[in-house]
Formats: sequence, C-alpha cells, structure tokens
Amino acid sequence: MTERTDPPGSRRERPAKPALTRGGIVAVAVGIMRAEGLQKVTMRRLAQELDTGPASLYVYVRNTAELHAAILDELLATVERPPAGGDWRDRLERLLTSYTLMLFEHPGLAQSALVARPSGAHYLNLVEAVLALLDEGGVPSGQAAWGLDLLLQYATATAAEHAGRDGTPRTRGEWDALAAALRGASGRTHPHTASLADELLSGEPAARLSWGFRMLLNGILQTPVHASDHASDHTPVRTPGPGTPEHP
Amino acid sequence: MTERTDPPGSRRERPAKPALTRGGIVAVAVGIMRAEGLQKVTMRRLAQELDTGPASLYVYVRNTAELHAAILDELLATVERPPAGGDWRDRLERLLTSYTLMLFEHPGLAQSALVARPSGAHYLNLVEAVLALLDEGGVPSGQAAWGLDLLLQYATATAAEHAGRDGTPRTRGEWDALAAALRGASGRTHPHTASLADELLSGEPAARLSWGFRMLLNGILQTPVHASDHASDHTPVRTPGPGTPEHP
DNA sequence: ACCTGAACACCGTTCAAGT
DNA sequence: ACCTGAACACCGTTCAAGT
Repeated sequence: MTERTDPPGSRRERPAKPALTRGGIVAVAVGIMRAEGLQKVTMRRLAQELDTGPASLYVYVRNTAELHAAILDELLATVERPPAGGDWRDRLERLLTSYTLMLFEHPGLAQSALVARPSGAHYLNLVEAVLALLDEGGVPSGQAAWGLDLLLQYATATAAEHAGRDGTPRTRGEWDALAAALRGASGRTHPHTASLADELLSGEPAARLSWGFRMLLNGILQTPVHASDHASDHTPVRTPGPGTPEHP
Repeated sequence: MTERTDPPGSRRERPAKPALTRGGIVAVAVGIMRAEGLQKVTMRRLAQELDTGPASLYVYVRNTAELHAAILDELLATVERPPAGGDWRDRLERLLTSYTLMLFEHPGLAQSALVARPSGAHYLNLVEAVLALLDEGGVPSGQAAWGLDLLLQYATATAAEHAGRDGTPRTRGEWDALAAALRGASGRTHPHTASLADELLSGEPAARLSWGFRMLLNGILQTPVHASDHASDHTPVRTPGPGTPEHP
C-alpha cells in the first residue's frame, strides 16, 4: 500500500489513471475489487477514482449488472487450463475447479454472474475448453450442450453461496441455523432428515465440489436429450462408479 | 369487502395492521412482495407500512438477508407435494418442478436463497419430502444427502437466473449478447462452440429443466460418496470466507 | 455531438436518547 | 427494559444544461 505522498515537481495525477474508456473503467473496477472487494465497486466510487461524475460512466456501461459481467470476464482470463494428456474427466474437473476457486475469492461476482451472464472473450474461451473436453470424452453433442450450462451453473452457484459479505462471518449465523434445524428435526415428523442429518452436513467443501462435478459428468453421460431414446431414459443403474462412458 | 368507512367510535387504524412481531413483519413483507415485487420490500417500506421506524424492525429481524429467508420459508408452504403412488422419479421431478415454478415468480428471492438459505419449518418439510422420495428409490444415503443439495441448488439457481428485475425485459439484452457471442464464435478459434451454438441455445425452458432433474437423478444414482478412501483426500483447497463447516 | 453537475428517489444499519 | 427518531454513510440512474 503506497502512502499518499506528493512527489514534488511531478505533475501528479493518480498513478496510472486510465483513459475514460470501457476498458479503462473495467480495469479500475477490477483494481478496486481486488483491493477492497466487490461491494466497494460502485458507480460513484468508480467515477471518483476516474475524476468524473457517475453519469459519465453510463456512456460506456449500460448498468451495474453489465459492469459486473465485464469484470468477471476479465477474471476469467486467470482460470488455469490444464495441459492436454491424461484422463479427460480429470482435466475437466481441474478446469472447473480452477474456475470455481477463482469465484470463491469473489462470491459477490458469482452471485451477479448467475443473473447477468458474461459473454466476453474469456468466457467464450472457457465454454470452448469445456466443450472440447466433453467432445474428447465422446459425450453426444446435445448432452454436452445442455450439460455445459449445468456444469458452469453448479460452479457459479456454489461460489455464490459464499457471498453475503465479502469477508466477515455474518452468514455464519444462517448456516448454523440450518445445521441446528436439520439436527433438531424430529424423528417422528421428519424421519429421513433426522437420520441423515449428519450426512447432510458432512464433507469438506473440496470433497463435495469434486463429487458434484463427477456426479454431473455421470448424469450428463447417462441422460440423452432427445426423446427418441424413450425407454433408455429410465435405464436402471448399471455398473456403479465412474468410468462407464456410453456411446450414442 | 368492507369499504374504508370509519366505524364511529372505533379507533381506526390501517385495515388488518398486524402486531409488531416477527410473524407480523414477515406477513406484511409477503403481502408487499406479492403486490409489488421483492424490490419494494425494504426495511423502510416495511416500517412505514407498520407505522414505525426502520430501527424497530431490527428487534425482530437480524438483517435483510434473514428477512428474505423468512419470506421464502413462508412461500415454501405453497409448494405442491405430489400424492404417493406411481414412479418415484416422476413424483420427485414434479415436486422439484413445483418448487422451481414458485421461485420463477420471485426470482429475486431465489437469488437471496442461494446466499441466505432458509431453515424454517416449510423448508424442512421440503427437505424431508425429497429425502423420502430418494429413499423410496433406493438411493444410498450418502448420495441422497449430498444429492439433495444439488437438486435444490439447481432449482434455486435456475430461478435466480431470471432475476435482475422482477418483470421488465432488461436482462434480455444480456441474454441476446450471449446468444450473439455464441453464434458469432469463429470456427477457427472456437470450433466446438461454433458447431454447437444452436444446440447450446436450444430447448424450451421446461424441457431443459426436466432434463436437468433427470440428469441429476441419474448422476446421483451413479456416483457413490466414496467411503473407502479414508484419509487420502485432503486436497489443500482452502475455501476462504465464512460458511465452511469447520469446528473452532 | 459529447459529456456531466446536480438532482431524484431512494437504500441498510446504528446508536444515543427517550419512555 | 424496551423501543425508536434521527443520523450516518452511502446507493443507481436520469436529464437538463453546458461545452
């Protein structure tokens, strides 16, 4: 953190004040978010940082939702793409995990992303990478197309759940309330809940996330999109366990 | 319907003004939301409706997030539970669809629900109903416990995606931008995206929702929560922020 | 033509002071 | 002990008016 001293003699403006363009605005927004969290990224604060009035921003950005989407697209550039080679499932899980962990650092952004979906270049790259891996795994195109949405939605929603303040444990209360409610369920009125309470609350976040991805992959592989496969829609469980990719 | 005449001698107040209790506050909140949408349900408006100052509400409700959770729990009472008999999968899909459609009418609430999860009586009933159906279908308890979260999260997140204004098509722009981006993807840099663009955008919402539920069910049935792997799973993924169920 | 000051219409939450 | 007026510290967005 630099002290705000004035180097004498230099026509001093704020360091690296970007031009008032869409790109400049987004860049400053990312900076504020990295330093102080998304909730500090407001139109007014942004305008102040850029030495103008909030109204000026609306020349470049339609509204706050669009701004958030643009910020997210920027962050998407940091998602690690695992190198080719090895099991496509592992690579896909790694890619999606990297995406999720990025969002975990900015849960508020994840919350926005559910509503105002990004459509920038980096998002497109992510989509392409996921589709490429699904294709490599022989997932039929219809299932891949619809499954993509679910995979990204799961990652995004899971990150969004951690929002509700970008740092302070106030959401803690809500989670504890749910835990207490589940554990306090009466065996008479809620027998299944009561007997599964511990399992409902079990698991490291990382383990549940991984299970979720693998579960989704299995479901996607198993569930045809077209109604032509009427009967096989209710295919009973075959070999339990991952690793039974079925061909169309 | 009684006209708003003044019955002489009666101390006249707003019709049916509830007492200032938690229940009364939530009831008024639900009324405002039904009539004018969630975005009108603010602490200040609520206080005004109850002839008091906003500060008074904080005696009964911790914050806005908790208020939203309480409203949602109230609406959860309207979720239809399909009668017993018939295929458990169909009944489960019907139940989850009913939950989703309820949230579709209040997407903002769905958005809140992802962060501030409800833990009221009606939510518990929903959890119990889902677990009962999974049990009926012979889903192993571990998978049922973890799968429950995914099923409800999918429903909630899908409804939340429709938020961003409780009625007006301003989000339309975002969706169109995504559609344009996908269709405009270059076959050279994004071959999979380009060739799947139509399929990515295809499908009635109801069809995709139904596919999603069936896909999740298949995945849940197929993916064991590995118990054999005892201690080999401590992936060093640190989840920042509150909400991670760890002991102090 | 392009930009923006100032205003409009609100927010959630806290806390000192009243009863 | 319980409740709340008033204040604190902000918001997003619009539009008439300036350059």
